[in-house]
Amino acid sequence: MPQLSPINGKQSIQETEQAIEIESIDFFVRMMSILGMPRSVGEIYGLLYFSAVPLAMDQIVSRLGISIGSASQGLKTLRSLKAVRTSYVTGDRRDHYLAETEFRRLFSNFIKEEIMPHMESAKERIAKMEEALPVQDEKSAEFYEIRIEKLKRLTRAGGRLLPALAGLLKL
Amino acid sequence: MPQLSPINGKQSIQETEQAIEIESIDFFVRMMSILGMPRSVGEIYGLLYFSAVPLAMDQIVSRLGISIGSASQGLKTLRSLKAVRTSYVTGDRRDHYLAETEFRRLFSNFIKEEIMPHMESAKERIAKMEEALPVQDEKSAEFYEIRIEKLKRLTRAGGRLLPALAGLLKL
DNA sequence: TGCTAATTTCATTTTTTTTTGAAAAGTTTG
DNA sequence: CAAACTTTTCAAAAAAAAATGAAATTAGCA
Repeated sequence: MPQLSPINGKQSIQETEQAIEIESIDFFVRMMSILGMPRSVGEIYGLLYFSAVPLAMDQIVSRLGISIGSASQGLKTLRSLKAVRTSYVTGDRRDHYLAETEFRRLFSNFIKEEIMPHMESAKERIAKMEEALPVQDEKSAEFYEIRIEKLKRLTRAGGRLLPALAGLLKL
Repeated sequence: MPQLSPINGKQSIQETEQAIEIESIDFFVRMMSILGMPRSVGEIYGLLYFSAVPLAMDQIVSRLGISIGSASQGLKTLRSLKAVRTSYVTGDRRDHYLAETEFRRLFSNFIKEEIMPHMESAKERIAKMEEALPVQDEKSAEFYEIRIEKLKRLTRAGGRLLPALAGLLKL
């Protein structure tokens, strides 16, 4: 559970802002973890998603109670996914971060950066399997051929389908 | 790297069978790990994928050099994904396992079992966020509304798209 | 039914991943 | 250009995930 810095009295605007932040952080921590991203990455994105103003790294650090190192690494990851971008704040030399909220683009980026490289190397490894194919009696050769063919179809279909996916995501 | 039991002489049928097994295990270990599955699950599926005959658990254990416990848990996972099925071998009381090789069905199962539950709980959490929405000045209310709306669209689109995905996978 | 082999379960150990914290590197500005 | 601030890097610690191994359970057979 995320733990944000405490605030004074009763039902205040700050409190409800805090409440939605907590929900958002929780939400994105889970979402990101489905995609295999560490907790801190989800926390940072969750915080930024409902922030009306861009936040500097040390603000993120103190709101989330994570280390500077985690924040730096998490932001690096988010930048590489183009899930956050920096925005200038005049009179402040720190970088300020803003969540990118167009999920279609984020999704498309994720597929291109994180999934497609695996598809490529999969193709190479299937080629290696073919080289290693046992040459023996006809019937057993056929068995192996069929299995290999299925793998080839899978990677072919994946290679076409995955990049097209973002286009289907009518948000 | 998977390590299979060694076999005698030079370039033999057993050797090439072993070679393709190693490639297959390696391949599926990586594929499965993209899907967040533990190594052992990939190893087992990889071994079964190129096995012409159904294998009993202790055969899997000795070929892969993993523990009985791992094999049991891995097979449980694979069964729940319907990625393997048991087949009867007469005169042998052990369960024998066969890889399910229709990737379209496997994929569809994976989405239904592993992804959709998250989508459902995401919807619930978004509802909770709406309750927690800060009620304040118009402009800031609009900001929050827009962010919430984007999340709703995302889960709606995901809920429709993901189950339809397997259908698009023309293998 | 009782015996034995096969499988599952689960506390413990091992491995892997993530976070931390502090030092190094890089930036800005007076 | 140097002092102060910001960010990155990375070895070590902490946390999380997976594998092990042995006890418990289940199922097949005589």
